[in-house]
Amino acid sequence: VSTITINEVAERAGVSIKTVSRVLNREPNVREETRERVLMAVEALDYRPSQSARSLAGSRSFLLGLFFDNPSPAYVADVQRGAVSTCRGSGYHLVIEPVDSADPDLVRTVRRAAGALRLDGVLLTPPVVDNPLVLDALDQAGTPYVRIAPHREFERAPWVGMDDARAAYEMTVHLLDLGHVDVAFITGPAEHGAAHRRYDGFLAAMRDRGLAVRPDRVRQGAFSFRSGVDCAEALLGTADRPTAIFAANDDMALGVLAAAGRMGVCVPAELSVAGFDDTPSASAVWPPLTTVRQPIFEMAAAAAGMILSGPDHGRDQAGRPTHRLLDFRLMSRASTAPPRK
Amino acid sequence: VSTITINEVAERAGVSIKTVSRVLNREPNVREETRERVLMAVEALDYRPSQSARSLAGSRSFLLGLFFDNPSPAYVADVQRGAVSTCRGSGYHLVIEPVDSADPDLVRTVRRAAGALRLDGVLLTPPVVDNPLVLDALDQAGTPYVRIAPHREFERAPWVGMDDARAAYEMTVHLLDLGHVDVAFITGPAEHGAAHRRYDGFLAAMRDRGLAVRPDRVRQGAFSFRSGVDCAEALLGTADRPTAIFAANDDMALGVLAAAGRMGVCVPAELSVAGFDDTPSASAVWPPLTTVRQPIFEMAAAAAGMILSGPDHGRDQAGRPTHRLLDFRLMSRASTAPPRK
DNA sequence: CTGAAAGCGCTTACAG
DNA sequence: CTGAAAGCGCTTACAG
Repeated sequence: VSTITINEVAERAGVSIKTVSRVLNREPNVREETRERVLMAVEALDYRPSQSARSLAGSRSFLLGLFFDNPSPAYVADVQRGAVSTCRGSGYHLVIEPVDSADPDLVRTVRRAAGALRLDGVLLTPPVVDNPLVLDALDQAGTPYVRIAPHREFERAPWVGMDDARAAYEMTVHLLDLGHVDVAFITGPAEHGAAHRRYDGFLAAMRDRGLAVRPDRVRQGAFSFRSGVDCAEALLGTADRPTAIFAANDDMALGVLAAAGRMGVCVPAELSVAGFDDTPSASAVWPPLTTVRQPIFEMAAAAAGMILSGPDHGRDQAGRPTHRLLDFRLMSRASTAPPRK
Repeated sequence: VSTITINEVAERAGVSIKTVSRVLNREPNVREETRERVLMAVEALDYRPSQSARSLAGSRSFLLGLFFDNPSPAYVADVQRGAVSTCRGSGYHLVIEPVDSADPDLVRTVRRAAGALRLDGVLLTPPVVDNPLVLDALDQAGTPYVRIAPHREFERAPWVGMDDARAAYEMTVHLLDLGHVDVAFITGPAEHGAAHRRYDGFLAAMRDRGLAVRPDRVRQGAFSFRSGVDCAEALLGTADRPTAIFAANDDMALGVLAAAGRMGVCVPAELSVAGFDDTPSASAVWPPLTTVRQPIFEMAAAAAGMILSGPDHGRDQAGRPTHRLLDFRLMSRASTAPPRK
């Protein structure tokens, strides 16, 4: 069963291969009747053009690359589904490149993929989205890229993101509306821009409601389950404890839940707990966690769309990168409730 | 910055492009001194061969496809990392194709990827690994594939898996060794072969220890958190309740944990709970879940290796598919303990 | 609206 | 051990 080429199709349709090419690429200036004849031949022969031939001749690979080193599989899965959903519409495919930010060969991996594969574009997710070495390598290779939820150098390239500060603000308001006054906050690692913005949102909401934030109510976490446990133990270890804890991500909030369980502090009757991210675990635990759902699928789909739509790859006519903010959603669940009187 | 081709490299090294090709493809019969000269030119020019040109001329794409519709992001992430780790060693890249088994266009998606991309091989994970339509499409396209943890038609194609029955057997023994006698089991959906094999392992261990399995101690679950909750409520709703529950996957075990928490049944003091899979949530909850870790990364790496190693793609000289069983690991954590006297 | 020619950057099959 | 030629299956640039 030798493979069908454009020549067979052209012959069967009684046209030149150039005309077949025109039809397949939806180029204008093909007589409708000719078009149909070609399409029938394509159908009859079950012809599928060779990507490598198209790539070589057209110097585009029909491949998008996704670089990621995000520790959350759920986050990555959503990004992938979002990116693929856009790719499918344009005959593109998604090549994944799991990387390790600590790997000294990171830049080489990026250059190999961008260079050898001739990727038509690259999607970047946190935290690798902020790695300057990677951005440099991509810039140097001339590979267009769109950043998903970047935290630094916002003017450097096109990106899609969400408003972390606003989401944290609304989550805080949610707790205050329940009647909480003494709310503790567990921050994320200093190098994560998102951690800062979430903390800012928390502070702004407290201030707007005229509530003071006690310094001992703010704890420095590391975005890990373990650090959530540690911070919670410090916060809950005395009789004078907060009635609510807002952790800057779900993993830490799950740690708070675990620590509370072990210390016999009942959630939500004695303590409300809120997280951020809406990981699968967030709804798998008891009580299910009130948290913020990021529009991850949508961000990835939009990012892929920016690359695929038009020759400007997410830049305006002047070549300046464009940006898009997408909506988050507050997931109110059983881990938050009014404080016990 | 026009792109560097094999011609530039050949010229700089003072050889023909064929010799450059030989060196890059590690073909024999190149004088050592020539080889070094070529390598130096490659280095100096920062040359990276065009995949599409190699593909077109050599009729291999250097692309492996991964088809999946597994609902567990953690599982998928491990599969991806495993497959990529093997790919990297051979200059291959991984194209992902998230699919939907219920999608009527499923076969078209498969054919498009296998046909247009000319994938050199495909990796399949549960449950799509058992979809006969997909297997048919791949067979018809002539694309070699390796199945990861298949549950049906074992002789149809090469596969990599683990011994579910044996793992469930050992988990049951773990519970019995702790002193449990009255152990309940929550099975998975009937169409999942793994669910059957795990149940068989449980039964075998009970039988080997001379313990009877009460019919009302076996509940039909659906591999979902929700079904775990429901089964647990039925099992724990009366005074006469089991001292241990072994769920056929983690999601259901997490449901058991949640139900127990809500019903005031203390784990592990009053109830031991065991799962299967070692999802991230398993170690994120309190108490952390005793479970079975599947060698997912290793299975995927081995599966990719079967495709990439040699021209036989996981088949022996006679063309018969080969199989590999990898080792699992029992993760003993705090959700299991001796029963209260 | 359609086509003949050239060429994308490699590998294959052959020669020597 | 090395190379000249042909060709992989398309698209580009140009003609008409």
